[in-house]
Amino acid sequence: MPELPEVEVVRTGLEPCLVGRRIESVTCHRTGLRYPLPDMASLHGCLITAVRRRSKYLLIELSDERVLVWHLGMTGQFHVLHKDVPAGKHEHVRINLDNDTSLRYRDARRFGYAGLLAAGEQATHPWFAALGPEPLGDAFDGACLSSRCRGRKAPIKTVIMDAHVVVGVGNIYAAESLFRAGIHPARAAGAVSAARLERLATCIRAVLGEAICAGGSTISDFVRADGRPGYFAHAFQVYGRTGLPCFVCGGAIKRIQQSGRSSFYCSHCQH
DNA sequence: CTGAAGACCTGCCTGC
DNA sequence: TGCAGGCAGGTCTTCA
Repeated sequence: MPELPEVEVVRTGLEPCLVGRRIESVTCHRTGLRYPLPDMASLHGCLITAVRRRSKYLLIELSDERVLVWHLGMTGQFHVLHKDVPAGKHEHVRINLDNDTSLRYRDARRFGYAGLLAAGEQATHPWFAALGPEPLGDAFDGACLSSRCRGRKAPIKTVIMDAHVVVGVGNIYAAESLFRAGIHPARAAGAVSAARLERLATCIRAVLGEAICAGGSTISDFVRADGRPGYFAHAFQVYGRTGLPCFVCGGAIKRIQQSGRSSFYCSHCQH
């Protein structure tokens, strides 16, 4: 289910387990996930030098300057386990390291995907070239959001979920951010005032930051690299709370469909 | 061009 | 108990 906070939590969990380790072998239990897997055998002998993140992509950097890029899709999980632990259900890839552990990739729905990029290729690769700013970085603020909402008739919720506008805001955190900012999810993005977009940008940053601190949100199957769950789901104000009372005004939380996805909001608190 | 909807794949929950 | 139907995190592609 990962949105940006979940991917960041996975990254911080993997970093100490992977950096400085050498890859001894790779086992793939299938040839592709959403797309065909890259040449995983070529990872043999590589040293892992860093584990970074851009948007919802995990970037595993290698000593030969290549980068193993991995997107978790909706149900992808990484675990670092002892090499003798047998493959679990839906384990598709296993990367054996030089300390008797192995990195396992599990993904029930197989919406995840991976790529192996050469040095310098990342900036121009289609997965990265058109991405908007990181929501927690310096480049994202109210002015940035305003400029990208100007003239747009699409609902504000679909605009903040558009990775060309800002990366990492998925269905859950879009709903939570809009609630906190008091903005109705169906309002046309171009019709939201600059002052309210400023507030929304602040709320997006706050919600994502708090979610990372809480270890992400565990909806159904998100777990961290060490198998522990995240705790941010306990802090949801609107997501998944259809019919339950709003914590602010007591009114019933509503659910609508937008672009085929569920949106949750309080009609009294959000306009 | 913009925005909406469909496709990808599996598991889980609900209701009959 | 069994089964059909609806629903789910993300992104890319297609269609109007």
